[in-house]
Amino acid sequence: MPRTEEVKQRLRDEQRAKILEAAKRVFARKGLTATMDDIAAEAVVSHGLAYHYWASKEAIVSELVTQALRSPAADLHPPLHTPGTPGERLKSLVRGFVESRRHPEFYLLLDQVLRSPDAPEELRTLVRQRSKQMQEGLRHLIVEGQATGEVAAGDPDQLVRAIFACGDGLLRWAHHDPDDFQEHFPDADIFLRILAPERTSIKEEME
Amino acid sequence: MPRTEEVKQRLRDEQRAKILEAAKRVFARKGLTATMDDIAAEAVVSHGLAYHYWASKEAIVSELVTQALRSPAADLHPPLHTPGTPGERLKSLVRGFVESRRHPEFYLLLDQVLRSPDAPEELRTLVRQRSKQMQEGLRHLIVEGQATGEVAAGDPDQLVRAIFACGDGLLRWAHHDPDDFQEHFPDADIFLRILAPERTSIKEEME
Amino acid sequence: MPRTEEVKQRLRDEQRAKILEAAKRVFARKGLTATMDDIAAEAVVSHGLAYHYWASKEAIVSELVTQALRSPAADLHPPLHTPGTPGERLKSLVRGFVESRRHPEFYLLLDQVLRSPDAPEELRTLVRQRSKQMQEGLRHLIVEGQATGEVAAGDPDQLVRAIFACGDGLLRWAHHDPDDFQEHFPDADIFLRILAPERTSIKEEME
Amino acid sequence: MPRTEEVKQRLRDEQRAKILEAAKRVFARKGLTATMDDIAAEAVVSHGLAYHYWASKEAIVSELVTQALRSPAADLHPPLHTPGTPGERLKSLVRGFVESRRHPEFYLLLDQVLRSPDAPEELRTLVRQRSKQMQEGLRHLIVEGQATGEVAAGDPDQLVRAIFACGDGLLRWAHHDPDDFQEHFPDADIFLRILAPERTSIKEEME
DNA sequence: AATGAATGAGTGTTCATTCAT
DNA sequence: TATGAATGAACACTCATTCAT
Repeated sequence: MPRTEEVKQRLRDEQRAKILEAAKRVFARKGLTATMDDIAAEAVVSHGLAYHYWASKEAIVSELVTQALRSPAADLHPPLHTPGTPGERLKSLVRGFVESRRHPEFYLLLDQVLRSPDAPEELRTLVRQRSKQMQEGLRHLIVEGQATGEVAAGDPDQLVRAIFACGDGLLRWAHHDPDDFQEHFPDADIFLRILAPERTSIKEEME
Repeated sequence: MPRTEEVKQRLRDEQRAKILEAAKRVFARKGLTATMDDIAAEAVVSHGLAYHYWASKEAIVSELVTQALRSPAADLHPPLHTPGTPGERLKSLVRGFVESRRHPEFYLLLDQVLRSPDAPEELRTLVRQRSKQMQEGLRHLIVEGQATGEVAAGDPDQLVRAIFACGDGLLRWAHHDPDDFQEHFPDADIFLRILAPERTSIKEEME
Repeated sequence: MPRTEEVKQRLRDEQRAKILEAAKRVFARKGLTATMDDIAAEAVVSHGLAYHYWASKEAIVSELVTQALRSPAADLHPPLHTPGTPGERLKSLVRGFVESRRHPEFYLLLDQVLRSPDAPEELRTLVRQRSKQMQEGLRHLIVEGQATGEVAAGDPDQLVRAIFACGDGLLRWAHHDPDDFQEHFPDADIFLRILAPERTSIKEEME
Repeated sequence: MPRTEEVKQRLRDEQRAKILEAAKRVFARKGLTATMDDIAAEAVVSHGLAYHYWASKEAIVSELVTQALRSPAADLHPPLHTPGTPGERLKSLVRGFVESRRHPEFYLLLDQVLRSPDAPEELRTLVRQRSKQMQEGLRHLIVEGQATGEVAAGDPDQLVRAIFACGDGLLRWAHHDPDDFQEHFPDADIFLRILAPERTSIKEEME
């Protein structure tokens, strides 16, 4: 009866996942100070069960952070190592970001970890590093884009920060007021204007 | 010599202000869950003293929110009722915002009140209303700007949200990593490109 | 074997009862200002456990008051709706009271709730009403007794108050100095003399 | 200018007395857990001033207890060493007691000290001793009265306790509900029936 | 003499965590 | 596996007490 084992394992995994998803939602909603009881209530289990799967609340956060850092939204490869001009790759990066507004929970979690001075330093470092990496990836793309003329001239560091800040704000607002943002979420194009080079007039072009 | 009374009153006011400022910083750093001991430690007083000046932690938050809503950064009059074209007024509004990055604490406080499901509903309503007002003011300006051609065409609601989100993200980042953002804070111009109409070429203009 | 559930429930009820009894004793001894730690120590549990069973200290007081008002000592039916002459019923009422000296805790609790200006108004009202009811019941009995000549003539309100005050004092003393009062607790007869009509002499009777 | 000193001293004494009276009222109303601020508010002074006159809250309680033990209501001499039959002296003792209902604060204070396990042991002992003395004085009177036939036969200890309990209850009720008890306070006669010997009929007397 | 700013121990309550079942 | 009873550290708030003015 090796099936039994498999079934058990599957049930086990499902429970873990259920609690983890509940934790993700609750943290997004209430911040890292959400209680174990909040999580258990959201998952409709007893808080004791969470301790069956994880050693502590911090361990749950840690696993969620790890998941978040592995999720496609936090993945640098596509935009960086995809064929196409820098401008095209920036476009698809921003579009991906705009799309991730449908599941902002991971983003909010990383944000909370980064900004809670009381979060475990190890996790904060992890998130900080990833954030830095993404900034650098974006910066690289921008510099390339400036070379091809697809991106506005100017301090690339400022452009990176502008893009990041804008994305940050959008995801947070999208989570906080989903109805409002469902309707009026800015198109990726609006967003991309931050990077848009000035449309040179024919006259200027000719000079 | 009624000076004595005056001096006492001044000392009193200074202490109040000292604690209030400490609370502002601590809330910005740790969120509304910062403890009274956090605040007291930041102000280098005992927590008991805070209760000499305020009835509760909530009263401190409340006073800070009231201050924040009165602060120039949250004031709609200048941008809305100033002479100049809509585009010029938008520019000065955004510049004011960019400038307020030097004191992002108030902004963060309002943000936290708005996003903490446990914050007193009365305060949340207050902040929500103000936020709505600002969005509407900005929307008005944008619609006007679209009429004069100073602002890009498109759904004004999306533009409002893009601007707000961007500002939100920038202030939060500026607070979280002041050194980084001191150096590379995006110019207002970058920011304003979100609203920028496409520079029409002479040729198009002529058509 | 659904026994397990039953056993658990029983243990749970026992713990609740244990803490409740401890609270009753401690309140009787120290007043309503007795601390949660006092209660927990008396019950030999942690204070946290009390919060597992009740939402607050007030909830414990409230449950105790409810119990007290349901207890036989606070029940008016027997004396009021029992067969017998008013004098006989008064006698049994007073005897019941004298008997309740063995468990004066409930009485003391009600007394404390009634006299603590800080006790929850809802409870105070409840106790006050019951107190009034008992006075009225007793008054009724006294008036009846005066009609039959079993009770001394005079203002029935004064008699009621005299009886109540006497009972109040006796229970409080019995609780405070149990040894002393075990030995010398006044017989119901002594008590009842307050109501006793003067034994008319034969001579007077003849007149 | 020795007048100045005198005036100062008088003012000083008045302040002391004012605070002390305030404390007496507040303790009677709220119990020994009344705060220094309660007292100061009742006396319309700052709490700091109380510390100018006494070293601690306990010192105030202590002085009040001392006063109470010196007050005529707590004085045994008149009833014990006055001319008259025991019955007459008992009557005047009870009448004095009934009269003291107009100022029950002292009585309540002594009661509270006696019953608060946290009150300073020294004070409790003092009050306990006095209470014992009064019981013994009363007992003596009762035994004498039994000898003269002015007091009912029976265990004198029970009679003492009945009288004390009754007085205790009456003073407490008189303080708690002054309006009610102003009107319906039992006459001393009712009270004294506890001690009343059965009116023997002439016939019995003759036997 | 008088005030009230300032402190810190103590109280009601919450919550992460452990553990027996 | 799953529950929830049980614990104790931490937090908001109170209050006796000290002390500078």
